[in-house]
Amino acid sequence: MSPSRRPSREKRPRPAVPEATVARLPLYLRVLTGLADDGVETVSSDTLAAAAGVTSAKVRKDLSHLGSYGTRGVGYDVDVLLDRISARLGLTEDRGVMLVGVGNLGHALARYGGFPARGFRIVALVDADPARAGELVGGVEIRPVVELERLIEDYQVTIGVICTPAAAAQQVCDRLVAAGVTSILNFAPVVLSVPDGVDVRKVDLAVELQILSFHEARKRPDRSAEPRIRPAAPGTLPLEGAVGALSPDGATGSRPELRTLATEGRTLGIAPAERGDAEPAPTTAAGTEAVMRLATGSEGS
Amino acid sequence: MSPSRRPSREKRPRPAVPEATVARLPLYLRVLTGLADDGVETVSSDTLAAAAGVTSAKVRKDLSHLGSYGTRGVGYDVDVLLDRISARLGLTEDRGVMLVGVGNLGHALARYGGFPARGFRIVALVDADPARAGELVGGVEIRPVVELERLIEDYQVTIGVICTPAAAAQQVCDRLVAAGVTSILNFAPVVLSVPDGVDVRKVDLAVELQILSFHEARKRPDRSAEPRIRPAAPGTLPLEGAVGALSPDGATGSRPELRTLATEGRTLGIAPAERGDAEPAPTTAAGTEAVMRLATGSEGS
DNA sequence: GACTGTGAATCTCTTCACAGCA
DNA sequence: TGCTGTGAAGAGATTCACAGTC
Repeated sequence: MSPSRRPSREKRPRPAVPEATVARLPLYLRVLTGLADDGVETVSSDTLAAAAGVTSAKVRKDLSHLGSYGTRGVGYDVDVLLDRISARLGLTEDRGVMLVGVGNLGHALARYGGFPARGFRIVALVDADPARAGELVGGVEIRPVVELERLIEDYQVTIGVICTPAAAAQQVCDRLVAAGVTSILNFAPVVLSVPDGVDVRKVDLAVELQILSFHEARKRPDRSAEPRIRPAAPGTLPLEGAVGALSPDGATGSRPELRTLATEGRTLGIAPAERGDAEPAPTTAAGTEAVMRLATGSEGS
Repeated sequence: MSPSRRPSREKRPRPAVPEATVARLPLYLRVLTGLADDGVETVSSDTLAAAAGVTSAKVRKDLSHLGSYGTRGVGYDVDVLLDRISARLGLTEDRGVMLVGVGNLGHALARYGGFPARGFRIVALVDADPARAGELVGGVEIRPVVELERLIEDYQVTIGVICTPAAAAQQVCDRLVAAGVTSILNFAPVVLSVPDGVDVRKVDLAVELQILSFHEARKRPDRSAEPRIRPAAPGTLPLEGAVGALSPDGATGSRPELRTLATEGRTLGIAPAERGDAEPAPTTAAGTEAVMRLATGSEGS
């Protein structure tokens, strides 16, 4: 078969919304929902742009991909846009989501109350630890992993969220896919391999922090090199080098004129979580070798 | 100094690593760490690419931005790359991170044991609910929000993670910035406005799901409209095209030939999660109202 | 006058393909 | 021969700027 990946087949029946636009639609949707709640009936691309933190040109171009739903000289009808965007995102029929791995993070996600309102419902929770079966989290009962296939079938799940330790992720992914899931949100620190037709999005908090760190490094060349001006410190800061008094000028960072709506870094990311209690140092801590060591969970299936 | 932001102004002192590359460096870092652990000493761009789920051309171009650390005909020295990438990401000096809003998500993040290994340490936890002060999470004590400024000063925090409800996010952000934080990871569903020089990255799980939903919608036009053809077949996949049931062997799902390494949706990711005990419920659960409400933190001041 | 929709210019990222070196 | 490093081509995404419509 044609090995083409995402862009589906080999034809392009629809105008095809650019990926970059797709990534912003949820943002507009959120803003529009807020506006609708406030009773606002129309918005201009400028207003919407400001609220979403993007440029108005982007908003207009993005929306034009959905069709011409605006009125020149006036703006866009909030309800119409909400409708069109929701439709395009496929949120009209709420999709069932299965979450695998109810650890720290999985637990937090399962309890996140914002999903239903955003069009999703976690209909099934699965965990490898049989002892947890029966436990209720966010109103949904945790089921043993053996029931994974049956649950997907029963609830017609098409989206799976993997919150398992890295070691179990690929295996879980395989089962999800084999059972019919075609979209996966992966929180495990591994690159999942999936057959064509299956979409995977990855979220990694540590990566987000590292990207921020990169920019930090540019802003403050190297604090550890400078002499630390730290007198006696209260807390138990286990910090080693660090410290380089930054200009405490800071002042009140509330000056609209001075700020720019934070341009979305790139996309998402979200969270990780690790075992239960005091997480001991990573196993092979021995090595004095620097920086990394993926503290991927433990546990297999 | 010139307040130029990211794309710098009119000068370009450094070769400047492209943003897209910066976003992938953490990914390479993770793979390399794994290789180093396995005792591997050199990698070719092909191998690294496969493990990271990107193309080899990308790997080469990305790495070339860090300098020429490879050897033609041989490959790259794993340790050298680890060193160079860590340095470029500013991970050599571990940065203190403050997390604000210890609700569901914040709790999960605070307990995530993978950060230290990735170069970060949560040195301070702050929550608006004074009743929680003193509580230990992941080995760090929760402090009342009034101490935010002092803690940032004491621990020389430069990166802040916001896990508060949407309503409190901007306020918290302002305080973080005023106190000297220059990088923020925002989990609240709002667009934060910050002054120039401050970087913000946003993470929104619902958005990730919505993006997946968009692709789902393309794959399966509209289930609710069609009559469900659900017989009762076990391994039946309701998929239209694609996905030839992979061996449900579940074994070590590793069949490169049949799969494609999941192309990163956009950013990267990581994040495992493991068990943990029951978490306290977020305080303000009340509102049934619409769309947002980051169920994370517990109330904003 | 206000604001959308969109071609064209620009910029960024990716992919190609190959010269050059071990 | 094997693999890096990179110029050049190609693909996307963003920005510009303005014609078109209410």
